[in-house]
Amino acid sequence: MTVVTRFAPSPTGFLHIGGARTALFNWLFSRHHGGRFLLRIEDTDRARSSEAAVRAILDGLSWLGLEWDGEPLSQFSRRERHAEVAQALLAKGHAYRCYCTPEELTAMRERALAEGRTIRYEGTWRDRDPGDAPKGAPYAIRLRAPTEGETVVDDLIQGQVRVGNEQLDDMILLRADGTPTYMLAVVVDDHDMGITHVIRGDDHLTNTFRQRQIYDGMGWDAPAFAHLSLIHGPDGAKLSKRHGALGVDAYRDMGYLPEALRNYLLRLGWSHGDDEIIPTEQAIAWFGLENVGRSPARFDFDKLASLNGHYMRQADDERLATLVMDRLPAVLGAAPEAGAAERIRRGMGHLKERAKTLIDLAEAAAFYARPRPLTLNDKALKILDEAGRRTVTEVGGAIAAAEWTAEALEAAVRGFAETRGLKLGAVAQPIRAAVTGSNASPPIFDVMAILGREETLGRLSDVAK
RNA sequence: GUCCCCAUCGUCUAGAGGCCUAGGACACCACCCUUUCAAGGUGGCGACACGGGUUCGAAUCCCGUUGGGGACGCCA
Repeated sequence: MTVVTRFAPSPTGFLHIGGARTALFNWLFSRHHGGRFLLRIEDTDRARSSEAAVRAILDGLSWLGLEWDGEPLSQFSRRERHAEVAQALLAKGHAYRCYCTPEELTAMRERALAEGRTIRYEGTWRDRDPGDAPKGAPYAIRLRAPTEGETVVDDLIQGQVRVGNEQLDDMILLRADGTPTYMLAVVVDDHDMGITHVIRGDDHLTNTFRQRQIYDGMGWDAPAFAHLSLIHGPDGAKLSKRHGALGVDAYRDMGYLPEALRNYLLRLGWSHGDDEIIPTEQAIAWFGLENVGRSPARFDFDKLASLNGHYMRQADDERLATLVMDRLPAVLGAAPEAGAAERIRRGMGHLKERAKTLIDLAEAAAFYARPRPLTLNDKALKILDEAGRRTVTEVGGAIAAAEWTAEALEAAVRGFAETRGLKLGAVAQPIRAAVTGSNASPPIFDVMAILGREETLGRLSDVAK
């Protein structure tokens, strides 16, 4: 049997991090089994769905590298099929017409609440003669759920979960306006799409019991279910939009690489012994539902950053240079100097060693793109005191005629320091401050080599005494 | 309120009854390396929520308590 999974977001906003993990696990599972990974947009709620949100979700998935098979399916486009199934259920006697008005239902809920009873549909029309209904009155179709016994779900992650049927009321399948509810639509679509494994958030676990009853009513085999525990915020609270849940685009903007986010998300709830660095190819080879944990996890930016640092060090210099150039105008507040792209490309090997995000990287690279004279930060200013400036002046003269390579420059500066009885650091730091405007930078001789003779000497003379 | 799920260092986790004096990673601290900052290396700090069982033996199994989360819509 070919494995078919799906990711089924509702287009009411961006692709948030929890959804991204759900999508990742579905994708990984299908790829591991050589199966298919489908996309379905749950847009039956027309009022809350938007094209822009669909776009944002698709973009988010693409950026994350989770390519889906085939075209995304619009759930709304299948509304007639959903209605057809509701009618079939009606014909089989597994559903019935309910003429209650929304007002009556609200009243019913409030009464239950006031009396401290469980909020459930009381089954007003379950066994009532439809002939009692006012002529031409609108009606919804409800599932005639079993009232005795229990409904059992064998969840691949949560294990066997069961609930007494008396807990479940008769849910609406088809609204009075003829549109399907989510409960009906998911079941019909998952069935028709041939989904073999439904991997989704834990918040759907209790829904599964009711969906199970629809499968049973239609005599369909239900897919296997696997419910992922939710991701919480750093404070342990639910990661909701109100609590600052972010779309994957926000993570991109914060300078994280998609492969780092994939690795991070993978380890949130899934493990393979003590392994931490798990590139995607390896993840596909290893992934399985047996190793998914059951407890909820909190989101930890520090760990993401650490992983991101790792993947940046592995990343191709050319690619990183391009990403940095994209961000540079914002960092500089101006267009980069001519030649900046080339310098940054050449300096990337050392730059990427010392950054955790692309934001760090762009900031660290900025000195390659700034115009003279450089603005010095506080630490650089402190290094370039009276003595520091004198050192810079003298060393400028000492290296002016040197061969312009990192090795030759280092030899020249070391020689200079030795003749003055200075430690290398006492010379290198003032140079660094003058050349980069900062107290911290990639190895200074490499920086000088990349900057070139003219620019380097110019920057030195800008602060010279 | 009712039902469902969860519970190992601050965080992510390993752990399938003896291999556990509970391992790894992130973060933090110290040291080493070093032209700075990183990276890297070494070491340190740090957890089985609580209470009962079961068992020769429990982080692992059972029950309860507590705590956290989720679901109870003509939303998805």
